[in-house]
Amino acid sequence: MDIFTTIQEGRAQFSPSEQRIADILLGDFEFAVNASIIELAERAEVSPPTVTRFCRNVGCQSFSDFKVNLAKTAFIGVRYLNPEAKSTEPKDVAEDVITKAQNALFMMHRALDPALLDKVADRISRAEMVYTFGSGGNSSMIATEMQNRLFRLGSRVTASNDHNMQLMLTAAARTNDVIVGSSFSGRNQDLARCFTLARENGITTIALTQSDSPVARAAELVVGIDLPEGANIFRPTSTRFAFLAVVDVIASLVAYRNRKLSTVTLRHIKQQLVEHRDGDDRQILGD
Amino acid sequence: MDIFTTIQEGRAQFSPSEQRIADILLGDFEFAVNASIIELAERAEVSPPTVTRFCRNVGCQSFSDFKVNLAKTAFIGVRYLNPEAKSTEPKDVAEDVITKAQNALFMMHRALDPALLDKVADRISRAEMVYTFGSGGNSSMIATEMQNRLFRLGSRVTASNDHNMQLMLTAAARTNDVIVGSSFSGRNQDLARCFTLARENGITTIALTQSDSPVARAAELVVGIDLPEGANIFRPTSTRFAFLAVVDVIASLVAYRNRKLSTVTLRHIKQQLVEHRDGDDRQILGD
DNA sequence: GGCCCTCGTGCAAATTATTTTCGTCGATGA
DNA sequence: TCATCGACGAAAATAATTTGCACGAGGGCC
Repeated sequence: MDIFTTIQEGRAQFSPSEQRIADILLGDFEFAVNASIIELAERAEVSPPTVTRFCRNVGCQSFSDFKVNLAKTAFIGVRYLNPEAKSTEPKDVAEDVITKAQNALFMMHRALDPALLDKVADRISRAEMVYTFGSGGNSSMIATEMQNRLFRLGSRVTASNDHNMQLMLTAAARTNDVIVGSSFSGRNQDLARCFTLARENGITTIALTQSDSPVARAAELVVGIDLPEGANIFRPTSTRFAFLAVVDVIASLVAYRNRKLSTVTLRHIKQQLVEHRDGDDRQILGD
Repeated sequence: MDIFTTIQEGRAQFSPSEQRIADILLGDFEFAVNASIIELAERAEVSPPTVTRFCRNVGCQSFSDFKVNLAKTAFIGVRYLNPEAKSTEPKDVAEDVITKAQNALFMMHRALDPALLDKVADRISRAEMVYTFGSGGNSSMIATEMQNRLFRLGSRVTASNDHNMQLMLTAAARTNDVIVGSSFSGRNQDLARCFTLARENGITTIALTQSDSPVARAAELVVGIDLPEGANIFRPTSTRFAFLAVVDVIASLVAYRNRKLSTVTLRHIKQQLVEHRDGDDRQILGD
């Protein structure tokens, strides 16, 4: 667990003095990592010993250990405190996009449930056929990526972005098949319908979506991805990075489960690419 | 510039003692952020003042300032020193995927040229028609995403993953059109051919690819994305995250340049989605 | 060749920061 | 009302960091 989360979640059980310290840490992070214990104590209107005790309370050995921990986490985790980029200059826009993407990955990681992923990977690795569904641009990308990751591991898989097609595919699916559906909003009613139908037929359904949404409620296994979106309508959603990373994690776990099949399949693909391209076998699988 | 890079690149001009310090920092980062100045000095076989002077040299105010800076950077930038995940457990795999993705974003950001992006965005924003090309799975995603980002800003744009089609589209393109092509390996000869043809016809060509590759050489404007790939064949390439972020940056810059058109177009899209979906206008544009 | 300057370095002292100790205060409950 | 407990700060003790100074090696100039 990172220290930032520890402070956020533990805030309620701190003493009044410690809460004042916590508020400064959460509110003015830049100050906190650069301040000495005395400066921090003064600003929180407490004594230095109280700060030391606070550091011990949140699991650090000393104040400097605490500061290092804070700085480590913060590079990523804190940026959502500075909501928008400073300008529309390329430099600032780039920084904003990258920071938000890193932050989305960070937050997603924090909320991820490894046991669930294990289960998801298990079902996919044992599926006779995998269907990946997603529409609307963002989820289309995720569905396609899921196919792109899985076919090279030897899975039988097809992606679809088309609601009608998804419904037909679902109706045609059989017991040992698996449907993986993505919905950023969780409001894709057509996808929810597919999930409902599939479950009636005893087919495994896996959703990558917002927790506690219609799509989530319709699926059997739900990988919840709940991230705050920035207010800037001109910026693409950084949540895509989190979804993409989840796809990667799941695909990696499937690869390890079907290690032999994956290895053989990957080798076959690589062989064809090297022969057809330029013989450089260090290049990636698939341009 | 981050401190890690400063040390890496400045290493040659350090004095012998300072080089010893630098080597410890680069080699055993965990030790470095947790050590006191005395411990670090002992290990480098120098005196504490030398360490302080070193910190000043690399642009920090004091040793503690230096440690904070190091810790900030390191959470991201150092992971490529620990090449692979510890195990195939979901927890470790997830951490590995996320860290590598964050790292890819970090490294890409470091190498990004804002002036070039400005130029790229300018050309795209003024294009009468934009063609986005990419094949082979990864670049297909990038080409599709580029379309997906641009159309909602009012750009006229089409994506193609099909080599034959790309060639035909290129041949049919006119002077004020722009072709954006993605190639992770830089070895996509068909894409290079399109670029060459387009340049002969005076059409702007923009490549997202490895610097100094056949594709890069064929294009007019090259956004170079050069990242080391991990050795683990079971893991999807983390470079995708970097490419995707570049798409986002470019799209954002285009949005700001065509602010009026973007706003109107986005509003029209949102209106349709809200009416057709569930009236919740806080959800993202496109699921 | 010798002289002087510069740079890198360590030592020791001075300064500064952090931690520990100990005692007070106020709340709680018998 | 008084004992007890936890939170807290003052001051002392300790530890870490920085500064000032001096020494020695290497290089250029006379």
